[in-house]
Amino acid sequence: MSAPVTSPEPAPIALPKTSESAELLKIRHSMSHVMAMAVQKLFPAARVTIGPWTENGFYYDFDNPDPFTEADLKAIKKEMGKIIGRRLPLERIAVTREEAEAKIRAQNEPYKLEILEGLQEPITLYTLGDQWWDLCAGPHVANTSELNPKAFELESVAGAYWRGDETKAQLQRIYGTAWETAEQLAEYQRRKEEALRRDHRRLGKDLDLFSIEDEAGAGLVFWHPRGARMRLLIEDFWRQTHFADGYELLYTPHVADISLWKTSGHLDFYAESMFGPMQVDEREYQLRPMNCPFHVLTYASTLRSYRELPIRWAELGTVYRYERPGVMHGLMRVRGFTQDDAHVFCLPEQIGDEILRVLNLTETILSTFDFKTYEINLSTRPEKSIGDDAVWDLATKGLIDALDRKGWSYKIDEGGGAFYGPKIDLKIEDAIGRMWQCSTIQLDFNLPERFDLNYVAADGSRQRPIMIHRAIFGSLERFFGIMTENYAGDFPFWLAPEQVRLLPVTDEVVPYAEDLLSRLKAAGIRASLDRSGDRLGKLIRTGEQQKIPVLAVIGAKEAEDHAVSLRSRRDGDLGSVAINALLEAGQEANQTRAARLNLPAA
RNA sequence: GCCGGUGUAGCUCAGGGGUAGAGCAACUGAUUCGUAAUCAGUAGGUCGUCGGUUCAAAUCCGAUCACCGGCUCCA
Repeated sequence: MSAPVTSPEPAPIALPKTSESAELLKIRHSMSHVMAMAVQKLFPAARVTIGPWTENGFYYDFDNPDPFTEADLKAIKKEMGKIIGRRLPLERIAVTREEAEAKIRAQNEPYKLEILEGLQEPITLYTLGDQWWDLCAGPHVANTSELNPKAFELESVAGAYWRGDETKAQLQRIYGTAWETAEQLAEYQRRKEEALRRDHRRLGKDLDLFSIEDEAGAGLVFWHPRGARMRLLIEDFWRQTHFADGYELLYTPHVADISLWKTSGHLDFYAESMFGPMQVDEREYQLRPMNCPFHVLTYASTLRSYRELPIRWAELGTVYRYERPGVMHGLMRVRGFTQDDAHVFCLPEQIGDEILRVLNLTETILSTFDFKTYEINLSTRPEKSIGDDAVWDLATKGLIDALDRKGWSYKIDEGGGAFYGPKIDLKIEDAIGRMWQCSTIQLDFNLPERFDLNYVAADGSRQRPIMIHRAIFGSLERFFGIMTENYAGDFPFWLAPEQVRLLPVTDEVVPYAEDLLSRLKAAGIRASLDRSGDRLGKLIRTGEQQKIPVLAVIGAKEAEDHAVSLRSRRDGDLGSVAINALLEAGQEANQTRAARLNLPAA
């Protein structure tokens, strides 16, 4: 065995976020001023509004009679380069409200005037040379010579509303990115390309996992055989862990009489997210946007005793929600999706234990997909809410108690809960550092009340149960998209739709390969045989492009030895492996949900 | 829904009022080959959809649908 020849690892280029670097914050903030100055030079009619930094750059919103084009961006960038080259000083000046107002009026900047009205003294502005200034709290670099003209780029132009309010003026937002060095900029652009390479819409098409069909409508997902096989594996795993954790599973209808949604209250506050009702016979039916009322009805179908509690019911419940045109996005935002929904009905004193169970189950499930870093938010009682103080107090303490026992740190979003109960949200971090919210645990004091749920307590009285909603994946579609991007389509062995592909070197060995194929399938290993007749190099290339975890080369030698020559996508050449060893390793990997084959040492 | 952009073969894209183009993929044949592309041939499209202008529309105009980047919203 020879040691691989490696060139020395290049030092990784760190890309600090604005919130992590005071220097970058100043650079980006100043860059937005330079851009605004450039825009107003080239487009004198443009009115300025706000121009903050973002985590990787900056933007500035303008009110301009015409939208900016790509060509405009080029011209603006060029003008910015000139401004930077003039080494203009940026100076902070404290002014009185009256002075500021006079200056703004002189320049006819209505948005700035509106901003000024909301400001407390002291009011500051920043100059940029003697030609341009902006109402701004800073901080900024002292001189444009501190900005690197080779380390910024204007990225895109987009519509945005004044103050984020869609009833207000439509503005033109120009996004840019800025760094200390050209190398950082290049690295940032490389990472953007990496995100593009991982895009689940791209991978879903390339790997033939799913599609969204124009004819059927936006936001409706077609799972192709490969994607469906993966979804089934995910669902099987999910069911297994739920049964093991004391859940029972339900199946409930996708439509129901609209009165159900009147009782639940959804018609009052959720109607605009619902598909319209449909008339059937003499009744109106509603496609469901949520599963909860169905579980509630199931609970209410008979008289419950305190001895039955906690009741844990889960369902892979498909729901339909009306999303406005233009908001759909691959699998991440769709109109029909399946929630891994569960509801726990319990006694007040069981809250802490039940939440802890959910946290443990969440960790078990998410870590199986290699999501091991979480960010947790606890949201407490908002001002407008129902239920009495004692219940809220008990419930919130239950959530905190469970998080503490789990040993997870969390942030508290004071008053961020729903009107009907406090909640825990969990975000997962993917392989390229993006955070995604999937899991949520939500206490609900509202639905039990509305549906008059109760149980018979030890003393014979009727009591109201506590209801916990929870989802771990959130939506299977969305989770599938996130997971696909996390793995960049390079799925672990247990989850890959096609695990092993047999590559015959010549036609002579095809019968042997056929026999091996049926043995692999009988062992529950998802295998195929490439019958294209292409040369080995081409077969390997195709297999690698389709991201098949294990390629098994079969030539005369292998047929003779009852072996295969394995090539692992993750580990490279694994050499010759006996068929029995492959069968065993494949079965074991499937049982243990392993990322790779564990082969006996040769 | 709003702002901007884009819809041409399965995929990536070129063309731009007058007979629809390439590469890859597919299919067929030859080759029987050892770790990321063998060679040759064949087939494939009412140019997203509907309407208008024109002798003539894939091309110009309008509407509509979908997608892309954002805004708003959100699992």
